[in-house]
Amino acid sequence: MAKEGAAEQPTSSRQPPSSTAAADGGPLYGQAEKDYHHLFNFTNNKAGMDKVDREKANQTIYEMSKNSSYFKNEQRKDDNRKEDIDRMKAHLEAYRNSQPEMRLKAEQSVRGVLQRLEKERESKRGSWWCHVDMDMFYCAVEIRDDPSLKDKPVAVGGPGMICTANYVARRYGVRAAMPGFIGKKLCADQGAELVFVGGNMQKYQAESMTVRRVLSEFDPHLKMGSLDEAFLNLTDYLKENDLDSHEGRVKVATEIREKITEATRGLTASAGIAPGRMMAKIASDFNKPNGQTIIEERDAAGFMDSLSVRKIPGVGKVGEHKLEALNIKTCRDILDNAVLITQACSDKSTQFLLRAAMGIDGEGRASERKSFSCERTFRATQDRKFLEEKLRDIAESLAEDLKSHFMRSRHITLKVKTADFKVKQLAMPLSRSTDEADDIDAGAQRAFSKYIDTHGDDTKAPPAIRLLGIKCANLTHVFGGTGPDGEEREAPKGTIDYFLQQQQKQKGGKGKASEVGDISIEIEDDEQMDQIDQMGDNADAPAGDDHPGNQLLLPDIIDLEEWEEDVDVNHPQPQPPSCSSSPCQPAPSSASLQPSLPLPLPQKRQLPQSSAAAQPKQPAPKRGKKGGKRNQDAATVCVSGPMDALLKRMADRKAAGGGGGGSSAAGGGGVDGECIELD
DNA sequence: GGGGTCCAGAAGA
DNA sequence: TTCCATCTTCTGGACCCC
Ligand SMILES: Cc1cn([C@H]2C[C@H](O)[C@@H](COP(=O)(O)OP(=O)(O)OP(=O)(O)O)O2)c(=O)[nH]c1=O
Ligand SMILES: [Mg+2]
Repeated sequence: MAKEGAAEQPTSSRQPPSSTAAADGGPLYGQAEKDYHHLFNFTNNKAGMDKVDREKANQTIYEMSKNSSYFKNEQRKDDNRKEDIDRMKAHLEAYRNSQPEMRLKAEQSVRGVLQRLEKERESKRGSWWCHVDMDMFYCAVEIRDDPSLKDKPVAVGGPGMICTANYVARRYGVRAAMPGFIGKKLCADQGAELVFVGGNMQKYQAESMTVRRVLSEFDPHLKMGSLDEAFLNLTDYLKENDLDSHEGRVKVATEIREKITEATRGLTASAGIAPGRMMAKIASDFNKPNGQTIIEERDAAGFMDSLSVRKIPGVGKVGEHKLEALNIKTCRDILDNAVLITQACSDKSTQFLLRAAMGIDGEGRASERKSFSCERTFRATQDRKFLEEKLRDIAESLAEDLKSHFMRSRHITLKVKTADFKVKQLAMPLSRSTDEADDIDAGAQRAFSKYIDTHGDDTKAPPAIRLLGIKCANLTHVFGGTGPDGEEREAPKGTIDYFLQQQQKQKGGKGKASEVGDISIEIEDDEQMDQIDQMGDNADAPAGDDHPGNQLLLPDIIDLEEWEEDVDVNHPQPQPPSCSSSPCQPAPSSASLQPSLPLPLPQKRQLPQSSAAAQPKQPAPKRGKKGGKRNQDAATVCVSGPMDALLKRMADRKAAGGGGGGSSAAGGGGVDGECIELD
């Protein structure tokens, strides 16, 4: 056990400085927890669970789960994780037995890192953040609109899945992401009847806008983290209004919450104010529901110290257990065992954990949306026809979604979940950007064929499938129209986007699209101009493009014809030539209901249906970026946010080279398959 | 040693 | 009787082609 002299702790009152009642918040792990409980996602103590008889609820959940395919799959995954942890432990043991000089060096290095972080924290003093989070959001809206539900246990969702539940239901152990039939049983066992309410995203979106409007008064640049939460930088507001004191902060938090409740006709919110985004977020959860917590600078370190690592946004169920295997349970433990972490985790994970444990914020999230996806669950089936039709439906829905956001995609990914709950993804780059259902469908079908080919053969039938999904990435904005919020789309000067947009305005041609994202290359010489000029012209063969062997060749577009066909009342096209003055109104997407605040990419979400719908005949952790930042989607990885590196790293340190790992079909674009030219 | 893509998996609302 | 969502982002490692 490496006991490191972490950065000296500023004398800390270990007491969380809340302004209302204090929750016990202790992890209460250990004791006789059966060793399957950790498989459930809802055993942690979140808001509203304090009084639940956890043992009993777990027992019920287990009884209802143990024989399901779902549970078996969870066990399989858990077994894999256990192996990873074993390997990690073995590796750490090796470190402990390594040369003393080596360990000394590691320890010194860590001391340096911690000191640097301490300095960074000092340098960031004086800025104040507030995190606001609506209480049981979807449910609160439903209950407000039907007061008869008020004292009953209510869940938004259905027998298949619960999105969220009110606090009455939570007392029985009902939680978000819990299947409805289990929630029902949990209540029934205690003589209560859980009421399901099917959600209504439009309503939640509208309420979200209302909340946003209220909050923008305190920080016009606020960032919405989702429909029901927001981050505000209160530094200026506090200074300007002479409220830069503890009392001032209490007052502001109170005012914010009151105004929200008033504007939403009764919805309540919880708020946290702290000298950092992450701490503010943790604080807002501290006195939920309808409560608030203020963390003063002098209390920050002490507050973090006592926190369970699980409270760090980005450390989830798996991360918690990995750390637990290192005997690290609290943020203080992270700092005290920084050397262990350094040894076991990737640089990125280490950095993330150390910073988080000290209450230092990481980088924010990417602001541009990177993908659109749609997926559907149904009764597992092998019926190819049915599956293909399903895929078609999904493609259509996605195309509509893209169009309404004036986006096009050049890369799609098919997602397949089999009856045993195993998930598989297949990438399919396209030869050009598209927002047409036919194109998306073609790509998805192609990928699906590949899936069938590789997962079933002459001897063996392909497995039954319970979910199909498509993700559209590598997005491109179509300029020249208006966005869903009614704003005209205009690219920033000096970017390719801007260049293309101007060009389009001049030519009056069909709206070209350019890469979305942070690509902003200065246009300086003719050569570049030429290159750019070609970018939009997908006329040329994609030969030089991505992976010639695994790319779907889409039929080329003939501008004029397409233009005429596309002009359709229901789907006003964004790219009318020279429509720079924005004559076209956006499709009446659910997004444009409220005023003009540029809303943060409201996602069109399908709420869980009553269990298996159709029949055969559906994690801020601010990671730092290392050298090369990743562009577009590129999907993700590794088990567990920051943490898993631990295991992974150990894993192959040992079993180096081997084809081990998960992917049976190796990575790199090499997948073969002839391109099909559609027409 | 770069770049790049592909994929599994974690996380959070 | 059965019965476990949907959408989004991010990380890391495997593989590829230089
Ligand atoms: C956690 C979670 C939330 N949601 C939706 C429903 C929630 O109302 C909404 C906000 O999520 P949360 O803020 O996590 O939960 P909540 O607002 O319902 O309850 P509270 O904050 O009081 O603990 O996001 C899901 O659809 N699936 C999920 O797994
Ligand atoms: Mg909430």
